Amino acid sequence: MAANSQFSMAVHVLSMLAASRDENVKSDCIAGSVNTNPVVIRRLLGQLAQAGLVVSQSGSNGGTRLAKCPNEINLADVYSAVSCGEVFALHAREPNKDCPVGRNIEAVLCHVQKRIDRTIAETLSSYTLANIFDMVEKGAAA
Amino acid sequence: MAANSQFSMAVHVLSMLAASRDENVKSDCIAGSVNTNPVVIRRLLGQLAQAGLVVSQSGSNGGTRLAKCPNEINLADVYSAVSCGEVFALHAREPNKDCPVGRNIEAVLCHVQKRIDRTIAETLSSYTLANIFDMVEKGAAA
DNA sequence: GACATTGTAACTAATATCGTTACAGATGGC
DNA sequence: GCCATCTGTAACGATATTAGTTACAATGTC
Repeated sequence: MAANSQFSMAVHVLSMLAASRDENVKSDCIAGSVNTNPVVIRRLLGQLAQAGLVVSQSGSNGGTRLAKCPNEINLADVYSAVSCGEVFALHAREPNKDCPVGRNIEAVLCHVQKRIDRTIAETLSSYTLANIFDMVEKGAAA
Repeated sequence: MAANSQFSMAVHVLSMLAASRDENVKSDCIAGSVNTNPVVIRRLLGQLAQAGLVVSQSGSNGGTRLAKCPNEINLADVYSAVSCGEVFALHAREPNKDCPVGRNIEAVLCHVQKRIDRTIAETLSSYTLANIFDMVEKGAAA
């Protein structure tokens, strides 16, 4: 249970909210579709709310709905909202600074990492929630 | 100790091998620079050997060296050699197929995931080991 | 044959993610 | 005002992954 499925869950959740535009959806209902516990959903919704993608209401008739139109939300927003870790981690233990390679490798890797993060953000930002919801409705990806 | 630093280690290791071109390097020596245990290095070298990036020799005077020139190895090769997990995981538990969204979301996410994998591979393949070693020698990234 | 080195299995420790229970706080209907 | 319903969040446990470590067989050099 190590890999991070928060992004997948987030896209799933947002698609459901997109399906019930302007109507509060309860965490119980979402949990039923994602097949998990409502608390897991509420935790996730908290992150999405902080990022300004959704708004929640407590109380009776409470629930959550999108804070923007589906075409104003792109997957890069979602990705950064759930703060997935980096694609690869830098060294766990600091390399040996007495070695010419050990001394400089971290800076180089850091540079590569930033480059990749940018690439991913660019790719993800080409998908809006509206696009995704379209694909989901049509039933096929591709 | 959760994030995957194998890619970082692999690049570090390969840079060291590039520095000692055509000369066997011992896992002990590499471990000294990476600041970890020789066994961890040998495990990693095993993966790199399977991918045809390095060759190892046992016995006295054994060790490991590059199997190709540094400019014939790119970071996409390295990335796939150490088989880092995907950038994001698909759903841990299967979504509810009775929900229109749950039924189709996985295919859509799978599509997005493949797209990202391709993007990452493209970006990484623009760096050769020779490039990386150059940066390491110059001391600065940028 | 002695010795150095790799390859690999087995175990431990640390950590992250997810699921679950529990409960306080908010909100609306009556 | 009271109650049912919902969110927000804390606390805990189960599970999985990663890395570090020890141990030892297999391999190759001298």
